[in-house]
Amino acid sequence: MSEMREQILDLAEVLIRSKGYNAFSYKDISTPLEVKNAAIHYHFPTKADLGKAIIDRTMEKFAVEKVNWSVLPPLKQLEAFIGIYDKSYASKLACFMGAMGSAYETFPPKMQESLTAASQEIRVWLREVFENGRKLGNFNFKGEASDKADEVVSALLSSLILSRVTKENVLATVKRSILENI
Amino acid sequence: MSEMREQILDLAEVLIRSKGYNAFSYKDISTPLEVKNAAIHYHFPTKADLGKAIIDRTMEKFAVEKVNWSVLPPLKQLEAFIGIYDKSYASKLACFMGAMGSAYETFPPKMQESLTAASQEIRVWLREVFENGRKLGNFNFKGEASDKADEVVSALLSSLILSRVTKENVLATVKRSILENI
DNA sequence: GTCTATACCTGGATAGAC
DNA sequence: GTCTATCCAGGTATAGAC
Repeated sequence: MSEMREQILDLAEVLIRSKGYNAFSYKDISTPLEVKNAAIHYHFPTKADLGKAIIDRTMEKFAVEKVNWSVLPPLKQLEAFIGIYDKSYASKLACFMGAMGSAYETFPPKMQESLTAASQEIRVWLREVFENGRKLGNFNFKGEASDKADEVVSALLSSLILSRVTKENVLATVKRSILENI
Repeated sequence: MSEMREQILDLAEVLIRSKGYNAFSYKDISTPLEVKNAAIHYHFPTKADLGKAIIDRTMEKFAVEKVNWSVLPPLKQLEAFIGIYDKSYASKLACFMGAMGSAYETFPPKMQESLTAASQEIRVWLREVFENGRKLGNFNFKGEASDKADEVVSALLSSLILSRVTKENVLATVKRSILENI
């Protein structure tokens, strides 16, 4: 990975998670990096290449974190996962899946496939956290672990969007409700 | 309200809730209505005028529904609210707030103000439903009613986005988890 | 209220020089 | 690997005729 390539990805990720995939342009990346539009196209020929690279990089990072977290008890794993949203909130960004998912219908097939695979990976991991938490007697929620996992990841995802719209800290209220009712 | 104006709003709403605000154009509206681009500009001079009209119309409809639902017990009110998401799922659309909220940062001030006001109206209403539900002994969730209300509305909002991305019925799993843990 | 025509701009993308 | 130059498509918006 070249330095430039990483810088482009860093900037693109911020742009996607603030304005959305369909509201940023190559110029938004090239100007701050003080290069020309064409230089970005050298690294990522099409916008879809750039979008897919963002998805793939995010999942590579998540794979590493999963391993790091695997030694923790379920509640700590959940808290570590929630930490992703804390960081997003602090930097005033939407989460990766919220920003990407809401533009899903406008993506070319390759990006859609990558994002669908990513969403399933996250879902499966979180479902296992909830299954283990219940098995170990740490969690007392009712119903299926997979249902509860879907509810929690959904609530966290939107809480960042709603925090921006309402201008209040909806992430904080959602977190409280999740942890009170686990 | 002229017939044409309503047809434009109907189409624009579908477009926003499928592709997103920044991924549709006046042409996407004028072509199916078999008029020219300029005819849409007559009714809504700028795209922001159109966007704001969509927000305002949605809130007018919600105000009517609130009144209709006001005679129902809290659980039925919650179920009626969830019915909005059932309808969205059936028509393969994101919900209004999910589609609009994820593009919030790209909106001009007037649209942002309208959307912020809309989000607070929905939040306040749902908080009251949860407060009443607990007061009447119908709901047994832990923690603050306002926290639980935020969690539920957040979970519902994203469940539609995640349903598209995962290609599974995440709305169904989220609904089960909400109603099991109420 | 809708049309034609058009103006202006931005965005994505490529060719070929350095 | 980045540049200049350029192309084309599309999107927003307006003027003026009907």
